[in-house]
Amino acid sequence: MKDAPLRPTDAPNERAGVLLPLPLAGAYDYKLPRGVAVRRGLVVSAPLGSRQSLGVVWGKAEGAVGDNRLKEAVPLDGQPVLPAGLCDFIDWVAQYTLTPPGLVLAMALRSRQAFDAEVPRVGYMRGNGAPKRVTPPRARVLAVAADGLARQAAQLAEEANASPSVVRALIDAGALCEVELPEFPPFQSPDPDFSKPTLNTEQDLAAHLLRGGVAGHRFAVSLLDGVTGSGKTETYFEAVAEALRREKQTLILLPEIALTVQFLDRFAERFGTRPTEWHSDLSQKERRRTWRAAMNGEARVVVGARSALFLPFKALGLVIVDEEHEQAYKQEDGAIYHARDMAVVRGRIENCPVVLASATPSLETYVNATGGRYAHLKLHRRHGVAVMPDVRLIDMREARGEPGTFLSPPLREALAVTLGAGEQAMLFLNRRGYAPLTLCEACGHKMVCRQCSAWLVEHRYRKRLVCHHCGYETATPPQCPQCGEAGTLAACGPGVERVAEEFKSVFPEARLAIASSDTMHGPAETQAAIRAMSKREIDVLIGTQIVAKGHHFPQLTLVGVVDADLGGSDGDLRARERTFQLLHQVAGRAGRAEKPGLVLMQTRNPGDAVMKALASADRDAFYEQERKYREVTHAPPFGRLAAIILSGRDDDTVRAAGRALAKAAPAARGVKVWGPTPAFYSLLRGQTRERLLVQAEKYVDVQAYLRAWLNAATFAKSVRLTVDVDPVSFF
DNA sequence: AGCACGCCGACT
DNA sequence: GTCGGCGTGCTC
Repeated sequence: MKDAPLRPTDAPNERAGVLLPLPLAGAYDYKLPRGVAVRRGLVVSAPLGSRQSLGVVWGKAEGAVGDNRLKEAVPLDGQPVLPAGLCDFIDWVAQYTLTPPGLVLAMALRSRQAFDAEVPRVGYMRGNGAPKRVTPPRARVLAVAADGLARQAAQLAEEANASPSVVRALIDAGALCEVELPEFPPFQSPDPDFSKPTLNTEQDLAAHLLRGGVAGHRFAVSLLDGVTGSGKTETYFEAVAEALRREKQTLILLPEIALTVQFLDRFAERFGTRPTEWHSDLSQKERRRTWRAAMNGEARVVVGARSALFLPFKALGLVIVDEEHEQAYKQEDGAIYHARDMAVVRGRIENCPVVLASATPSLETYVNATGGRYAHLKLHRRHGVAVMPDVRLIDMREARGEPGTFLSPPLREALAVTLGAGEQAMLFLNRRGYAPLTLCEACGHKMVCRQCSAWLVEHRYRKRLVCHHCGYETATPPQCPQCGEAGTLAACGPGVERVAEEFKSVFPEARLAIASSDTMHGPAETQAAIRAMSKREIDVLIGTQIVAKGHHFPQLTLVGVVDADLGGSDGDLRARERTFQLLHQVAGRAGRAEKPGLVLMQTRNPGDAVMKALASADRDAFYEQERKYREVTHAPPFGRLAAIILSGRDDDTVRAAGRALAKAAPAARGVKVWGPTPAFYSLLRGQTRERLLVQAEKYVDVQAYLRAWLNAATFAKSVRLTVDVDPVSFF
């Protein structure tokens, strides 16, 4: 016997805790309509103040609010429900990063109108009617429409170089008629067997293990550890193929910069169609479509930047984090999280394998892989005949040229030889602009940003001083603003522009391009420079880190690193690791084809472990040394860190808040609190910043400690507090 | 995040 | 005298 369907009056209103996509401490209580049961993930429209907000039923009501104040939250049409895995993931991220759960939910609901009804796209084509008068603009519109194709009104106006009102008038006159434009074509399903690659034995073994992991559908993490050019992508594509065969979805995370057409095309060559993309510059429509396709399973493989982690996958079966060591995975504003670490968490929650790929893994991942927590899949062999380049150090304490020059005699000599042989060279310096510091030789005044405490970087081509932190810029003044002397401002240190100038003075006949984010306006120009280099239209490429990765230049045989020590001495825990990774990557540009490559690194510390490891091509020597160092200092991953940043407009208030917070820090075993100290850039965008650092032993529950502490502490509410668990940057 | 309420400057 | 600037606070 079956119960009669509930009549509305039979059921009581259930009370639910509803999470709103706002930075609130927790869920708000609402009543649900009669007959609607509390179901975690149910998407509702909830009245909030004077408006309606999207919300998600998170659990039972907390009961802190009286019945009389309870409003009713109504499920959206079709009663959409967020996948359980996503809800659990949101909770996990919120608790780990000490971010309000609503803020994390907001990241998952990035496509604000994800649930709005599809607005049909209407277009117009030539109709039967005729306008009373045919003015010249009207004639142009009709001429465009003469081909019988349907276009949107705005597009029609644009193509005919007429105003939208002209189009409007023609529609009213019946000269154009409305038709419904087809929706987006459905997402193509990638074909796992479209074009199978030939793998070498190493790749084949790794692919076999990864496929097995996908087939087993169990959480496990693998490090796919292969030198540049060893075919990591092809190898993990085999795991993607397996997920496709098993009707599971795959998420491939890439650093934003690596999300290129080349990658999508490479995917298409293997699978017959491009994957579904997710990144910051999708249109609203594309966002909504992709978000829904993730939720209904139509999007089989999503390739995206870190925010793709928060998509509502219906049946996630594989997560891949390519270039897992990239710092770009760390989200630094809003909710602060590390996408690589959270990818591992998502995999655990979804109970699916996670693959981390890199040629220079993060130390954390290296330790996990060599310690047996992660499977360690190594690819040693470079494609074809290419061998690793010969890396040599130039000791700048001995080999310096004249003052004010930055290319040492040995580097100049090598450049001359390379260019003489008709081969290409690259000069690398991770510093934009002409000079990082402008100093008055008369009074010692340094040109600094008024909003930040950073030096203003001279950009000589544009005749401007620029703050690389807040974007402030000003014309380079003719005299010192401090002492008023004219002609005393001197450029100190090199930027790429200055190196290019010096290079030109030595090799006036060489063809040269500068590649930095200032000289390249967008990816198109960068591509153009890269193409010019590939086609040998230029002899030397001088660039910042945008030239460091991913490009194959067969004729490039010499790489000069202008300042290998850059960024090595700022007290940052990860500075050595980053320097190593970057320089290793730069070195990998040389000698990618038959011709062997030479890499010359100018350094003042040739005895440093980073330099020695690079010169001896012994990568693991560096990692082992770094592991020991971290181990004895109880630094991550052998200990835990969390940073607290206080910021505000008034520096006295911020400093007072810092002292109050430090005083309120509870004593606990295995926990040390450092600070407050002014943050590295103590002034950023006009805000004073103070930092405290929590250093804890591995066994400490840092989140619990922080929660207890921050709940107890009181300070001025005009001061903003940000917690950065597992900080990677120390600015 | 919105949207209110609330106290100080230039204008119909 | 008001209109309006955005600082602070609240939303079940």
